[in-house]
Formats: sequence, C-alpha cells, structure tokens
Amino acid sequence: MTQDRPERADAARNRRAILLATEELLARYRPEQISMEQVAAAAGVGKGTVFHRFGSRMGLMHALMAERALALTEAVSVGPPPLGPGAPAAERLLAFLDAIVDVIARNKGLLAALGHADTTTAKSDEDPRTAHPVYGFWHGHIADLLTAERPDLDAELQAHILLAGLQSRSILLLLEQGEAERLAAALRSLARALLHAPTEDTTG
Amino acid sequence: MTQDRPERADAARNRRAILLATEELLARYRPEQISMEQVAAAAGVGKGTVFHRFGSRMGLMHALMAERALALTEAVSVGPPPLGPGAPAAERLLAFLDAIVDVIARNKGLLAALGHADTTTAKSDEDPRTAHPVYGFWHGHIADLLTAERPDLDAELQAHILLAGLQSRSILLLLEQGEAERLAAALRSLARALLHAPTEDTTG
DNA sequence: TGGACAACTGGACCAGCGGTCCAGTACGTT
DNA sequence: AACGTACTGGACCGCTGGTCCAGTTGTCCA
Repeated sequence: MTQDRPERADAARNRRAILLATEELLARYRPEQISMEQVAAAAGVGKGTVFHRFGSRMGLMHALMAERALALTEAVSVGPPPLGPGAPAAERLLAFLDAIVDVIARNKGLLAALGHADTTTAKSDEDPRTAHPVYGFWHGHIADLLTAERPDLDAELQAHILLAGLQSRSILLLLEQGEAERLAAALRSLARALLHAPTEDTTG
Repeated sequence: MTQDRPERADAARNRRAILLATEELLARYRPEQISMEQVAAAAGVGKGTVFHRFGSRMGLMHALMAERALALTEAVSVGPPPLGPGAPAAERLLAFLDAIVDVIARNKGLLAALGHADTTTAKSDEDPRTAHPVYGFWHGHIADLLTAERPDLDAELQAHILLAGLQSRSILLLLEQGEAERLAAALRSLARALLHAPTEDTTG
C-alpha cells in the first residue's frame, strides 16, 4: 500500500486526517450514529474524497481496524512470548485474549462498526474470513492455539464464540463503562475452562 | 395487549398478516435487506399501518421475537424438566441452551434483525435488559442457572458471552448452512467446561 | 337498524443516508 | 514552466425509516 508508487502528499495527508477523524468520532459516538458525511466534515474533506480513498463505509472501518490491529498482529507473529511464538499455546491464548480486549476497549465502537458496516452493504454469502482479514487473523490465531491444546474441541466454532462477545451490544456497553478488565477476566476464565475441560466427544 | 379493550378485528388481522409476512421475509432474506415498505407490501397493507401497529422497525422485530420466544418462556417457567423447574441447574442450563439454539435456528435472522433494528434507532445509554425483554429473560435465566452451580463465576458476563454468539455474523452464517446442531454442541461443550472448571478467583 | 365516534388505514411525504460522478484543482515530473 | 494525471469536493441519486392526516371501517349504543 505505501510502496512502489507512493500516494501523493495531499492524498496521504487526507487519508490520515480521515482515519483520525473516524477514530475520534468512534470514541465519542455510537458507530451507527456516524455518517460518512460527518466523517468527511470532521476530517475537513469532501465526501467524495472519503469514498475515493476507502471505497465504502466498510472499507473505511476496515482500514481503521487494520491499522489499530497492526501492532497486535506483529506482536503475535514475531514478538516475544507470551504473545509471540515460544510460549505454550495455553499461555499464548490467554495473553492474546487480553490483548484483543485491550485493543477493543481502546476502540470501543470499532468491531461493532465493522459489523454494522457490512450489515449495510451485505454481500450475502461471503466467508467472513475473506471479508475481514483482521477478524480472520484473530479467529485463525485463536482456533490454532485452541487446537494445539485441545484437538478434541471444535476450535473453529469456539473461536467464533469467544470473539462474538466483542461485537455484542451488551458487552460493548460494559466496555463503555470502563469494565474492560472485568471482560478480560471473564474471557480468560472461559478460555481456561475450555482448556481444562474433561475430554469429550464433539458429536455428543 | 390482547385484553380489556381488544383491538378491532381488522387491526388484529393486519397485525397477524404483518408478523407473518415479516417472518417469511426473514426466512428468505437477510434482515438488513428487508425494508419496512417490503414488509408492508408483503403483508398487503400500507406502510403507515405497520408503523401504527409496531411503532418502529425495532418494535416489529421485537414483537416477532417475543411471539417466537413465548413457548420457550413458558416451557422454562412452568414446563417439565429438564427445561422447566425441577432438574438440577446444570441440566437445565444445557437444555436451555439447546432450546435457544433451536429457536434461533428456526428464525435465523431474528436476533440479528433485533440487533440491527436498534442499531438504526440507537437509544444511546439504554440497558439492553430493559430494552429487550426477551434478551433480558434469556440472559437472566442463564445467569441464574450459572450462579446456582458456580457462584464463584461472573455469571452475568458469562451469560452475555454465551448469548453473544447467537448474534454474531459468522455464526449466523453457519446456521444458514444447517449447522445448528454443531453450534448447539459447541455451546453445550462450552457451558459444561464452565460448569466443571476448577474454582478460580475472578480477580485473577 | 342506524347513526356516531373512535380506531384504524394507506400512501404521499420528509429528512437523511450510503454511494456515484465528474468538472476542476494541485501535485510531481520533465 | 508547463504538462498529465491522480486527487478532490459537493451536487446529485435512489432508497430508507419514520411522520402525517384525510378518508375508511368496525363497534357500540339506542
């Protein structure tokens, strides 16, 4: 993206202004209350510019999400344990969940905004994995770690469930009230329960 | 609602027609693709009628949800075990989760529609418990059962997490592919893990 | 049976949305 | 300095959820 033929200086400036404005609006208001026009106005650019840069509401939210998640992605791939490679899967999983809650807590509306965004455009049968690289990465990582420790579980599905909480309205509400640590604790607790559960048959 | 001064015959007929039409549309299309105008047309009434009866999109979805959940509510309150009172909390919980998945699977878009509905109108700081009686009831029931077996857990929050999965886009997708039993199994598995997990401190 | 009143009805209407379009602007290159 | 092109912005479009109210229809009472 920022390579080969770099974007023009004004384009880069506007792109950053738009992302920043979106971030600020997202911190202050509910994602659904934020219109693309507002974003444009807040960023001091025209609506056309926003769409030219990001294609759609979903594109914008996704770009923001990707940026916010970048540090985490790197920490997981090449960083030090327990987040990065090297620690046992169980520890990495717990650390990763904590890290995700942290990202979400600092960008409350983001996941919900992403959800709402493609709710609006609704490409019917798309695999969410493909549609949302960030979600896909998070989900895949959790599923992998879970599988490593508990190959008997339906890790794919459990990973979805673990992540689903972060998109839930009720839980977002808690986050807004500063209960991030409580959520992290509950998620850790749940994950630990899953890791230590007696072996069982998924067909039952 | 259907008491004291009953609604006029035509009103009742239209109300049922609207709910039925909504249900059918919800079975066929994504909730976000269904406009109130479509609902009205499908029900063979004017748009004004729909809004007069249900107040808003959320009102409509909520009414449908309440109707759909009625049988479950009764089964839980006064029905026979394991769903109704009498069975051990752990058993009731697993049975209840199964039952919920069943309701959701047979009305795929409904929970999502509800979520999307108040996403649109967005009464900022409302307690979801108050705002969505059905969700509130489900959440409360799960939290109660969970507390009965595991008073050391943050049951309120765990209940939210358990329910969150049913609103998640990725999981709705599974449901559409007929994987309801797989979801039920995963949820049971998760709940069992929670119930059997070693006692732990929520502050850790 | 009929008359009167309220409840219900439906479609024109409104503001605001996400997204498109394209004439004009300003950057980077030579 | 001058040129081509990528970027810009705001008018514009189709459509949405929701409002409004003149006209209709069911119900109740005499």
